[in-house]
Amino acid sequence: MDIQLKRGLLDVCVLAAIGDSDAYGYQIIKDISPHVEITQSTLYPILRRLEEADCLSVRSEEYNGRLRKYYRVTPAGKSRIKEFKQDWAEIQEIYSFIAERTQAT
Amino acid sequence: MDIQLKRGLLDVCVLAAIGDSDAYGYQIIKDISPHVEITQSTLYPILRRLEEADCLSVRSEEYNGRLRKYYRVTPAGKSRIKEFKQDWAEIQEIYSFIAERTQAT
DNA sequence: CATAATACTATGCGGTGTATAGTATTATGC
DNA sequence: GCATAATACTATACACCGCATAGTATTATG
Repeated sequence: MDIQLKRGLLDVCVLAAIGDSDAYGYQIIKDISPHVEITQSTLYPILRRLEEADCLSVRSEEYNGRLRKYYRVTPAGKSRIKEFKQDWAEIQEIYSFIAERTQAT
Repeated sequence: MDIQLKRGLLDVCVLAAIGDSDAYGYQIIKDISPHVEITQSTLYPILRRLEEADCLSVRSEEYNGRLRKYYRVTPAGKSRIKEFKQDWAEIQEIYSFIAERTQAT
């Protein structure tokens, strides 16, 4: 699939995947993977970006000697999702524009 | 609107806007603008990219002393549109994933 | 006669997906 | 018992693309 199409979707995907739970990176990858292709090198930067934007709050905890970072969606994160849904209406219109003009194709 | 969401859509928008006609840059901007925000600094690089990818064929012609480049969608361009439509089905699924997990939001 | 519209070109920035590589622990299979 | 896989993170570096900015040059308009 064209990479560019996924841009802007992934951030919200991660927020949606975390939902109301307390999730950590590796778990999120496993959760999302069946639905959307995502690797560590994609996810971890996203998590850091979302944290910097205050869309996620983070709590570090040790689990079996390994450090785990648990993420939780903040109110700002929920607003982000809401905005995304509004944007999506516009995206749909753009798609309609394309679909209408390429019926024969 | 989030810029990232538009990525990957614009290329196909341009192909769709040209359709079966013989269009030039400035005209395309005027055609698309009511539906999708697009400026010269966005469109012209897109046209060059699509040309390099053989999705567009180009013919230069003088019009009132000004040089005009007329673009036409090639078979490869039409394939590109077809692929996009297939990709869109996947994108819709990703959106569903998000929508389902954020009903309360 | 100035301003707007037309129609291109070129440069550079910033955001982001991802490849690659590194570190370190625990669980599993032969 | 030891290699391999799974777990769980970090850091660096590249390529793509939307867009801002700026420049050039002609034609149409008030």
